[in-house]
Formats: sequence, structure tokens, C-alpha cells
Amino acid sequence: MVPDNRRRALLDAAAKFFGRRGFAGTSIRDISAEVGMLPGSMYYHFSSKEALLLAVHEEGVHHIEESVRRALAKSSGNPWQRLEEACVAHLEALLGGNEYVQVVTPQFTRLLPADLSKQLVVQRDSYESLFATLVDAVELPRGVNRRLLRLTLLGSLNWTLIWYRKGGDSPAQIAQEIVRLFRVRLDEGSDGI
Amino acid sequence: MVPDNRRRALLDAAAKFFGRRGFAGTSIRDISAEVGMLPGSMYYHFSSKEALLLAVHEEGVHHIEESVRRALAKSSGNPWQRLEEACVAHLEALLGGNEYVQVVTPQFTRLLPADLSKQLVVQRDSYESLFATLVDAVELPRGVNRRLLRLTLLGSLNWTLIWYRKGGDSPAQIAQEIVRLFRVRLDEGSDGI
DNA sequence: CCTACCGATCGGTAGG
DNA sequence: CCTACCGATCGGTAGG
Repeated sequence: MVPDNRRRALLDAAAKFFGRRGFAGTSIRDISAEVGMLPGSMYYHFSSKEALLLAVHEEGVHHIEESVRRALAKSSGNPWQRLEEACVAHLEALLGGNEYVQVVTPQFTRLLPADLSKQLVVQRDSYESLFATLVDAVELPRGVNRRLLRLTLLGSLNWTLIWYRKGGDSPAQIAQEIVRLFRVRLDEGSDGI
Repeated sequence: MVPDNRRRALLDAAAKFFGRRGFAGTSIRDISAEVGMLPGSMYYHFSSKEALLLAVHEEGVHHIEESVRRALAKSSGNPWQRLEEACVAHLEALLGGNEYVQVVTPQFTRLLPADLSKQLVVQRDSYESLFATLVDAVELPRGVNRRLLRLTLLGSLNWTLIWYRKGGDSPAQIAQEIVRLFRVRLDEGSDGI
């Protein structure tokens, strides 16, 4: 029965500002004012600005990872279908409106001080290896660079954060179309065409 | 015979810091110290921190655009070949070590104040429409979303900034492999297979 | 370009 | 969580 609504509110506000203005571009005063708190009071809930970001990032990773794990738990398809379902879940989490996920991208991390950046990478680690496992399971024709496929597929999905606007195709449709862009021919390797 | 070495040095230092730490994460003092100048002296060369960024960004866009235009001027291939050559030139400019180009990406722009962000988008405008023209010229099978292809291809290329390290495949090889990932099957539409 | 400086804002803290 | 405050740093300027 602990009323950590204040902590929750701080996290929400931090996610919003960090995602839109970046870490350096956001002040403790921005965040605390958003929740009607005085700047110093934030330090009752978090030990530092960096600790706040770590908490936001962890929750963002968790949100995406759970979305994908749920999708995979329901899936019984072949490797290509599982990969596609994972991509759909990934994009639904990424574009679904959750503010925390905006902070879960290497482009965001790259601008941070090295030590802070490393801690975020650790938080993403298990999710990224999950994704690698899915790509590894897929059959490919000889000569296709599996690592490049993984990086390019993930990059294409994450890049939607830049251009996606509500009102057009749904995140799920976009993910399916993107996977199809890669899959169609590559998939033939396993069909023997 | 104007010795604008100092202006040049400021631009170089700004490109370096903006690219690595972001706009908000870089101070005038970082930049001026890098070139052995006092903070106030920068304002003799540029009217504001924003003006400095605008100049860096403009040069970054110019660098990429010229690389692509040169490649296209030499090219006499079909639309797919021209698109591939443009992608190669794009990636060679992006990964070739020029510090200015790190600032030429929507992910960087997204964190900026809206009015500044808009000015950068204007600077990128002509280059992006050049790229759109190339994608428009390519033959595609029915059902392939041309806009999505363009966004995904460009996203894949730009995403290499995240993971590219010297020592592996060259930027040109990576660009060719990425285009092939998209092209192989899509291209068949025009071959009637 | 330097000197010398401005007011504003920064992340963070002591004490309650 | 607020009060009250700290030293450091910020973008920028006047005057030369």
C-alpha cells in the first residue's frame, strides 16, 4: 500500500522530457515542475539525474521485451513466422505511445557520457540477444550476411520512430511489410526455388 | 586571402562535439577551448550557438549531397543501378570519417527546439527529394509500398552510423549488401519472372 | 580576438 | 517532501 504515485509521476515526466529533449537538454527543474514538485524534492525519490534515466530506460526495455516475449509464447510458427511476430510486437511496443521506449535506442545512448552509456547497454543486452537468436534460427540462402540482416532489420524497425505518424498503417502492418521487404526472396533459399 | 582558419577550426570543433555529445550536451566553452580560444571570442565568428550548428549541419548536408551527385553524374545505369550507386555514395560520405555528417540525421534533429529543428529540415530538403526521385524511378512489383521502401532503405543506411566500425566490410560493400537485401526479389517484377 | 563581466540556470545538499 | 541555499557552469555582451 505504498503510495509511490510521486515516484511514478516523476518517472513519467522524466520519460517524456528525456525522450523529447534528450538527457542533457532536460533539467531536474523541467521534470519536477511537471509533477508540481520543487527541484530538490526529486532527490528524495532518486539519488541523481542519472539514476532517474537508468530507471526510465530499464522500464522502456522491459516494456518492449515483455511485448516480444508474450508474442513468442503464443507463437508456434516456423522461424520466419516467429521472427515476423517478434517484429510486430517490437514495433507495437515502440510506436504504441509508451513514452519510456523513446529512450531505448542507441542513438539516444550515443550522446551520453561513456560510463552512463555502458550501463544502458547492459540493460538492453538480454533483449538484443533474444532478437539475435530469432534471426539465427531463420534459414537463409548462401551468401546472405546474417549479421547484416539482423542489424538492418532492427535498424529499419527502430527507424520508424523517426517517421511514424498515427493515421496511416498500423505498427503491426508496418512491421509485416518491412519483414516482407526482406523475407520474400531470402525465404526462397529454404524452399529450394 | 582571408585567413578564416579560426572559423574553420571552430566549425571542426563544433562538428566533433555536437556529433558526440549532442547540441545541449556541448558548451561554447568546450568548443572554444578545443581551438584555444576564449568562450566570448566565438561570437566574433558566429552570432550564436544555434548559428554554429546551422553552419555545421549545412556543411554536413553538402558533403553527403555532393558525394551522391558526383556518383550519379558518372552513372549511366538503369534505375536500380543508379539507386545502388547513390546508396554507396551516401554511405561512403556518412561513414568516411567526416565529422560534420554525424549531425545530419533526424535523430539528432528531433531533440532540438522546434524552430531550430525546422531550419535543419529545410537544409536537408533538397537532398531528401533527390533520394525520393531515385526510388520513384525504380520498377517495383505491385503491392510494394514505395514510400515504405524509401524510408526503410534510408533508415537502414543511416542506422549503420550506430554499428559501423572500421576493419570489417567497407562502406561501399555494406551499401551494396543492403541494397541487395531489398532488391533481389523486388527487382524481379521488372524481369517478368 | 581578449578582458571582464552579466543574469540565468544547472545538479545537488543540509536541515528540518 | 519543502526551505533555503551552494558552487559551478551556461550562453552571451560591452568595450576595447
